[in-house]
Amino acid sequence: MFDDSPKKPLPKSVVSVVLPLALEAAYSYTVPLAMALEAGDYVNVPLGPRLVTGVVWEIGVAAPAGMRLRDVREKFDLSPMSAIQRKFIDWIADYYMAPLGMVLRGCLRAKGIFEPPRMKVAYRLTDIEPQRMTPQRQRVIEAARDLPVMKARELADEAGVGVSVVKGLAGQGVFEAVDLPPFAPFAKPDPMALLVQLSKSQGVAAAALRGSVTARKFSVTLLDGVTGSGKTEVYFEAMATALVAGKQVLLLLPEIALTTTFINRVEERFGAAPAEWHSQMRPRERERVWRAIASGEAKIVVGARSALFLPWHNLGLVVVDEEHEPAYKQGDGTSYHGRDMAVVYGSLGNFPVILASATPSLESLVNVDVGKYAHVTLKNRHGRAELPQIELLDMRQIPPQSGQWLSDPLVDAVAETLAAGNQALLFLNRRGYAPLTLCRTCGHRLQCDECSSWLVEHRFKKHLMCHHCGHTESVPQKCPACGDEHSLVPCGPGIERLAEEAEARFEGAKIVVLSSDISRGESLHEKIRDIAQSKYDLIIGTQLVAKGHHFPDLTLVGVVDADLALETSDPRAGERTWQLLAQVAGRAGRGEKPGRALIQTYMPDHPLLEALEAGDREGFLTHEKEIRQSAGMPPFGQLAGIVVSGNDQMQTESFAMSLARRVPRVADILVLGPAPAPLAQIRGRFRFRFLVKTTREQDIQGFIREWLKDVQPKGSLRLSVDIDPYSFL
DNA sequence: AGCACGCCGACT
DNA sequence: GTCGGCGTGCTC
Repeated sequence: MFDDSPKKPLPKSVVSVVLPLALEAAYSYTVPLAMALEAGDYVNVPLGPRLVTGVVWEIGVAAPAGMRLRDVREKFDLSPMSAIQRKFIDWIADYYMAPLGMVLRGCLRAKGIFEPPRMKVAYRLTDIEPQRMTPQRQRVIEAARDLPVMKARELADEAGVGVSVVKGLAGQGVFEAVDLPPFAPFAKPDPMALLVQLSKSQGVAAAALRGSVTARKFSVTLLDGVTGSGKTEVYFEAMATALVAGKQVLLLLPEIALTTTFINRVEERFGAAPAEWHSQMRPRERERVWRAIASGEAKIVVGARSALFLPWHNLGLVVVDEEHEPAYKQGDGTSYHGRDMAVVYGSLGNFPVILASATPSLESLVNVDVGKYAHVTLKNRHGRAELPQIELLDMRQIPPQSGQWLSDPLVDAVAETLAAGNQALLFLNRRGYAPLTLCRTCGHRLQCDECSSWLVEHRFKKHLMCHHCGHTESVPQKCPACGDEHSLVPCGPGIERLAEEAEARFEGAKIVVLSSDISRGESLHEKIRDIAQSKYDLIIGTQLVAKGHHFPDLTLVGVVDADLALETSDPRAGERTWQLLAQVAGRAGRGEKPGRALIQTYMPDHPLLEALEAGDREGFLTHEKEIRQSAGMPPFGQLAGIVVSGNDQMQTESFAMSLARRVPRVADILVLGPAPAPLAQIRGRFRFRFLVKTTREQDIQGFIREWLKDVQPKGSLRLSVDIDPYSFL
């Protein structure tokens, strides 16, 4: 052996760096001698031909054998990612079996955070006189005397001149440039800004929640209050307590459609607009919020589940509103459950978590039963409001005419309600005009080419749409199968078709249709505000209307088809139906006037519907818990879904079969499948699914890792694992 | 995620 | 004969 280098190089220290890419593990890099790094530092490192920004995960690691390591290139002047956040990311990657890098990626979703913030330049008047005075210059100088420091553009507009006048004066030294912070600061919330008169039961609940905050340690409290009981005011008190203690607070919501409403409520209560966080924000605003959270300037965030991944440094309370909502689990990237991850974060960060709902999830109620979660209840509606009276309408006795969906008693009730000057709501959880279009001549059904699902006609938008891949096409004039003209007929109701029926039946009524695809963002918020101000008489909507809105003049809710959600094979279908119906019924009678809910069903003897009519929540829950427990379903057992997909059906199926042959035999762990996934084809890819079912005690991830450890999907084949699946798709 | 490398269709 | 389609694989 010989050493051909002039002198022996000093051994450099090695760090592991996680990159926001689909990589399972951290990569190792050497640290230049002049660079000091600690875990959590944001760094640029070379990766192949380019530089990538990542996070130092561990320092002083052993260099991997037989590999030439490259140097860390640059360290960013940002406060390092907290140890809690790194533990949180590790936890999620491990639990959900997701690449560490992809979880980190969710934490860096703000463009521009790694560039130095661009200061905005503003101009301030000095003592220097301009060499020559002009009328324009005079106006600018006079305007500047009365105004605070402003940007050139604003100053010029104010004086009614061009920007060049301001710039010219600045060149002569009449104005001096000053740096303004690049982002508008977040106003500090005042815990005492609005003192709310709480009812006696609200006061008791608020005291319990405040206690969980002052304890300054991890706890989970389920705030379980009937619809309209004023839960929001109660958890606002806990938020106020956390703010007094100097902590940051996160309010999680399941839907971005709700954020605007809650931002307004938070602003009213705390006298300052909170930060907002969700996927549809503009890049500039994302950067502003990310930086303000990292610096600790922003104290309250109202946002979607991805707000858990903001660079919190002093998070002291997370409130998960509508904690039962399955939307908390819908996965764009990694499929994680926002509510469950809030609880994990609370335990890692040792702070309290509040889960709020009028219809808590069975998971949370069982955690109350076993003593893991505290339980705070609000049994009565706020003020004089009473819970709505619920009645089932037996559609077998009173079938509507063909092509119509509203029974006579429901029509009469709506008519009476409108005549009395009150509002009514018709709920149908189906977007579009009709869920299926069928050829009368040959029986052909219009189906998505890429997915195994029907094309849904959207008459307002004049097209057919696949609700799984978003594909749209125009409505054909003739049947694509037999070529017959005018033979295509819509089958079944969607809310657009229901609106058509309502327009014919309730002449002159002001009708509004609410669904996620008709109205996005602002226009939806405006519609909801207009409903609250009684600018509409009749509201027709999908599940969107079931969520947290307060419509004081709404006294009647009609559920057009209660049986829809019960017909799926999802083990949570019963729970989901209960929650949806209880929530939508709960929109009625929230003001001074009493409300009622009429529920159309062909199964009035179904135990769930009977319990709903009787207001027997405990009875339903006991029944539902028994079903789940005897079937070993969550929360009494664990599930994981494993989907194999590929472009070629045969190849995908034989890959799935090869996986089936290597399932390890472990007591108490059952692997079902492979079966064609409930949606056997999505976007042209064929899908087969396994379901892993086991007890709470088993290590389901360990089992799956062992099973799939040597499996390398080739070609277009993909393997995806979904821990605690919700939608069984 | 990028970016290079690779193997099959319509062109100067 | 090539240009380029994107499918596949690698990056400390």
